[in-house]
Amino acid sequence: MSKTDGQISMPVIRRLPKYYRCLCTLEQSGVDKISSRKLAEIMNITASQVRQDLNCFGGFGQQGYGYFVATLRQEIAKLLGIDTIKNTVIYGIGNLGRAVLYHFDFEKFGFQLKGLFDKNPELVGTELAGFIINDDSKLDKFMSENSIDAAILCLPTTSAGAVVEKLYAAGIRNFLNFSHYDIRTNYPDCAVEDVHLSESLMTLAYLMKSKDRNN
Amino acid sequence: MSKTDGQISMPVIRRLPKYYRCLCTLEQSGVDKISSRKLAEIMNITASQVRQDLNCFGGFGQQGYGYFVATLRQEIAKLLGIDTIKNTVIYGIGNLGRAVLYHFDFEKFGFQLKGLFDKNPELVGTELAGFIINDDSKLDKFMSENSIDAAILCLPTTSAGAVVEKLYAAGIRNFLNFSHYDIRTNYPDCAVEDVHLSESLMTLAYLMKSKDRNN
DNA sequence: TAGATTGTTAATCGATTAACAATC
DNA sequence: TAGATTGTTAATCGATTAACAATC
Repeated sequence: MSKTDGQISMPVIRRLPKYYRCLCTLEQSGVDKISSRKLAEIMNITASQVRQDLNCFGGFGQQGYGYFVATLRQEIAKLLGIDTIKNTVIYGIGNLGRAVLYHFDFEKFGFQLKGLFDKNPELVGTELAGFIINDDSKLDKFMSENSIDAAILCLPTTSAGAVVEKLYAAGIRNFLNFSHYDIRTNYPDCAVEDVHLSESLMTLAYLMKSKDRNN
Repeated sequence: MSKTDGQISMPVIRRLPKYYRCLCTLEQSGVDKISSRKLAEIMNITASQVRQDLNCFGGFGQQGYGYFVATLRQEIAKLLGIDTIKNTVIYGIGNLGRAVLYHFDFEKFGFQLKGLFDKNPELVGTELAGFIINDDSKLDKFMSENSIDAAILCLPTTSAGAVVEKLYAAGIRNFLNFSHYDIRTNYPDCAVEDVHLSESLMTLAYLMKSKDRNN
């Protein structure tokens, strides 16, 4: 389906979720076709960029007409891979892990939560959101029995290294990483998406400062 | 102090927190000087980029020697504005708000938490982490009395619009935004840092898929 | 002084935007 | 057919990298 299976650039990849979200909203509002011009306007980007981005993957539009919202939304879902099921565990059930557990729309993006892990003995064995919290002793057995695809790491940086080592040994190669532990450098064959909340705080601090200076 | 007060590009701004974090680690390990070459190696970027980035703001290095770790760390802290106090509230005390409350190192980056807000009557009046949860009726008075600088929005997108309107009216111009409500478009004079966790999930899905395809 | 490494200018690379022929 | 809008190529813009003179 895709024009080039050649590498898609990160800027393009990072815009795909934005297209997806926008198209979901449009579809829900009952819009059934849209031009690159209008889509671009909504998303605050250029129409050229919309067409350029979409054509990395194939011609989804109708010349002289535009794009079918529902079709395009589905195509992008396929491109993103959010239409297939990815069995997932959360490792680290502190406040962050709990927020992730309750706040994330896992299923909406194909992530199926299969289990919770923590090494705090006070948590292990207790139930949360229908899951019994496991400890490391269950790791290997659990991962293979449930064919786990991805782990969400809600850990402090200090303990992340040891945990990743175990998860990697148990076959996990895909991580959503909230810690500052650098998975990619140590395990180059993993898919890693980092979420660095502290960097967001620092960036906000910078933006506040520079805005104030300009006024 | 800065060479040009001209606009610093977003890529550079987003690297500043990474430099800061790296320098903190180095300082804690007792390293007192570092060359652009070594710093670049640790951060997986080029030495050229390190020097180019730092020189957006001024000459922090010693020719023929390198950079003093402690000094550079402090300079970047100043650039980021994390060395000054920013009075902050959290609006939305669900799971996400709680995770933010307990998980974030606010003080480390100069954000001083001053209060919690929510409109759920069951939460309002209860105490959390030493703060009584307020409702909107206290908003105006609270914001001016405590000279609040920034709000962290831990809300669903549907309720974010109305809340931002109230916060804006109460004088708030700086937001860390976990919702998909587009603050910037509606209030262009605000400093906004968006954290879109659902986009991280989708990006991970894409990376998993494209990795698998290449193997 | 010689060696090292910065600050800075120039060259390259990649991403965004503009333009337009193809076509519905 | 005429009008609209895509797909795609070419032009522009900006960011990264390389090179080197300045200097500690």
